[in-house]
Amino acid sequence: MSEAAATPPAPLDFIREMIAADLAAGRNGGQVVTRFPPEPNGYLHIGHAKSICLNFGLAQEHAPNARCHLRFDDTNPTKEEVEYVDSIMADVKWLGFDWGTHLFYASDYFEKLYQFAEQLITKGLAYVDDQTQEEMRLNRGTLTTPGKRSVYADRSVAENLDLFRRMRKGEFKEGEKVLRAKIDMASENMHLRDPALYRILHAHHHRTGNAWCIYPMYDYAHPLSDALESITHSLCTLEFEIHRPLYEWLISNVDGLPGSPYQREFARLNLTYTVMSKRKLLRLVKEDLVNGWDDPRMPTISGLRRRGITAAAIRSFCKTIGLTKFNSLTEIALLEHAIREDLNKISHRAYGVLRPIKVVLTNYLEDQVEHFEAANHPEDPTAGSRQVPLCRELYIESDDFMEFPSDGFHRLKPGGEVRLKFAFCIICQEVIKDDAGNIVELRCTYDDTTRHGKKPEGRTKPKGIIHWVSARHAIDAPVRLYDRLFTVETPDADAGEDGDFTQFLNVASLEIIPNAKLEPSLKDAAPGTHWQFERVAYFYADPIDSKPDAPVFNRTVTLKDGWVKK
RNA sequence: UGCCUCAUGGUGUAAUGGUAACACAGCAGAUUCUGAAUCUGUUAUUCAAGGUUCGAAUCCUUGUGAGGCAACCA
Repeated sequence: MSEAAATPPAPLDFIREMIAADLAAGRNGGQVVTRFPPEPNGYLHIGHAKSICLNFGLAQEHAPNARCHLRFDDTNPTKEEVEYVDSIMADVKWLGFDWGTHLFYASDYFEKLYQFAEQLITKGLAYVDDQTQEEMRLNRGTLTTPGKRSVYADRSVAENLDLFRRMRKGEFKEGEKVLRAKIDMASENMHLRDPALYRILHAHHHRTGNAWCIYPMYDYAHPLSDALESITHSLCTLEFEIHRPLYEWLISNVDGLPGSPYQREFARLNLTYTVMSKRKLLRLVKEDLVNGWDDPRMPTISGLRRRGITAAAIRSFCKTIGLTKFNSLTEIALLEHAIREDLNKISHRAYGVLRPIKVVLTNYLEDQVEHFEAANHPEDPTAGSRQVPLCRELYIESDDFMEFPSDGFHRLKPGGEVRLKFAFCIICQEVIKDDAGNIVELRCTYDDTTRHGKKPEGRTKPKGIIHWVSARHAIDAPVRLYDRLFTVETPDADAGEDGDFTQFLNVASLEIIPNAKLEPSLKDAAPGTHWQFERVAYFYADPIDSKPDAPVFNRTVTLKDGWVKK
């Protein structure tokens, strides 16, 4: 029996169900065409990853009769920059998706969009309005009262055409005139109260330069761009739900469109202990509250990547969270699970001691050095092994020793015994302190009969197994310990309307250990490689700050810690 | 104050009128040269009230709660 027959098909989310129904009904000639349409005004974050996995995922699932376009929604030149275009393309690729030849820009359609606007004017469905922004706002009415149509709404087609052409020519100042759709000033949907289609912006555009001084609004450009690309399913987040009637109005009132897409909305991703809006992320960067867009604490794709989170983990996470219209708040633990699951498979193990205590093996020869074989991966023999040196003086993790152990602590304690993993067992004979009472050294004896996992003769085998690093051979390396950026689950909500979310910034979100003691093999850790420091956490050799023979490590995520102090 | 959308364990989702299930988190145990991983077990769920029906998480009504909407932003 084939595997496909044995496993029940994964349940479809409401979007995939809709698409399946379209396909079953023979719509769109059996094609599925989606698009990921970011505005290049910031860096992509994990919320975008959800949309990317959906749109590009759909294209993969329905291959070969499907594709996903990458389209830059660059209709507001005052906010957009090439830097963002470049980073977005890099991030989508890194996530493992490929738009092939289907790279587009809304700005590529400016001429066509302009012609469609003239068409709407000719049909009497659009007019040039001279009202000020303030007048327009006043005449729009409120949520409970209808609006009043502009006194300019009755201009003739010829006059509108003339005015619109002169808008394009640059005869007017910004704000002087605007092109509006003529729909319904009394609509319960504010977006249908004669929405603006074009505004005057004497601004330089990152792609069209100074060719244009009128720019289409999102609500106008988006549906028509979708149609021009023969998009079949235009998927966006819930806040655009209210825009849908306008989307449909444009699609049905403009003639000569090659496609007739429809829009559906899903809930955006919210994650605990972070913020997701571009505006807030921009603020963190601009005010130097983090170290740039790719700060490993940021929820940006570039930040996650630099933290050491893999594309596979992000894709798996996006699969787990599903797709609904429910405005949810996902626990960061779900992401961490996906990260650990992937990193556990791919990371080689090594020893790193973050907060060292010196251990002296009093019965070990002063000059002696020996090497112990250590497996690179406990569940993957093909990962091979390495030789880890050991000498009389070692470092162990300060957490692994307790002078006055609490119940259930089975690491090293005075008079107690632990195993040095892959080496032998040691017993703590003496605790040396300085004048201030700080522990400076542990004097231990080792048991030569306990090599290679053998249990001590005539005794029960110690429960504690700890990692260690030879003092003489250890390398020093900077290690950055990252933690959640905020101290509360919902910094935006807790700050409230007028509050400042930055008050909840976690001051301990970054701790730098300048000189962690690492096993010597880690000296060769290539930038951009993933490691598990056994019993500590997953780390990533920073691809930017690491130098040859001088790696710098970022903590990606800690290991789960099943030991609860009693 | 009007309209639109949504509501299933602590969290995220499934069940498409017919036994409320899965993952994460939690807890307990087994196992372990990582207190990890793995394996086993386990706690805990249909917003409320009515109605339709042999039967409702699902359909209807009302209520409650949450989110969205009045840029020449996207």
